[in-house]
Amino acid sequence: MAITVDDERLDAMFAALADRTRRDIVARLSRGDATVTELAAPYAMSMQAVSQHIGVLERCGLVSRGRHRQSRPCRLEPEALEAAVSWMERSRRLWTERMDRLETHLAQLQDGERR
Amino acid sequence: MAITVDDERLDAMFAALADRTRRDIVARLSRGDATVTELAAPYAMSMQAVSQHIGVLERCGLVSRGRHRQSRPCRLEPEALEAAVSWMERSRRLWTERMDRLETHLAQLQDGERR
DNA sequence: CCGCTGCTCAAGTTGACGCTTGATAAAGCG
DNA sequence: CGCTTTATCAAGCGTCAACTTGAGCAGCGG
Repeated sequence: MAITVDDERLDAMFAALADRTRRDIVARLSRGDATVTELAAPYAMSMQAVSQHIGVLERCGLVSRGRHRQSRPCRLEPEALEAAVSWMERSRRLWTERMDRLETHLAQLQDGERR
Repeated sequence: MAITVDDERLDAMFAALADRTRRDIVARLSRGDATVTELAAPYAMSMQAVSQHIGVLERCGLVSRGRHRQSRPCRLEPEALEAAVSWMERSRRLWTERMDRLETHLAQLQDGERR
């Protein structure tokens, strides 16, 4: 089933975004590509740790790493966010549709009473 | 700083949605309110576990629990999704804006060459 | 009042995660 | 060729999250 695959993708995506260091990395990459050392600079943690964070983002498809001389430039892949966004909007849509149906139903009931 | 508060909220939100059981619960609640026992029925785990999952969803503002007789009806609070959705769309917007600037820049360069 | 249902609380286990340090690789530079 | 830079791999450690079981509590029904 495609549903299960999607589930795994969403698991990885949301889990990746559940860490503020990784969200910060994504935010900074949305401003432009950067190397691991550049990305690691602001944080009070080792470059290895940052590299691991980037690995998580890469595994869920949010970031891709290239090669240029000794450095590995990181680039954001924003289409990957679609999966997560569309999941959320589906839930929201279903809920509002349900509320709309409920409203029209109540309106009909009131109509019936009035007659 | 408001940024930090938002960060905590996003931490909780994304972490909550990183579990497929919880996403499933959200999806089912988007179709209509339900009690804990009803929500727990489809899963091969104890009701306590499901109650804990609902607790996670409640703590990040996605779900609210009321009281009716012995049961605790759960309701989705879809506005809470806004925080997460808008974070994602901000990243995506920044990235596409950057790409647009890059394109126009390249176009200008080509213009210069052509003359 | 007693027992049942619906649910939460508390404690314990197990596995995963975030980060560390140390070792390794690969590409420039003296 | 050694030395530095840039980055990954690997092992270990502490913490947290997802379950479990067992107990406790509030409403309802005999």
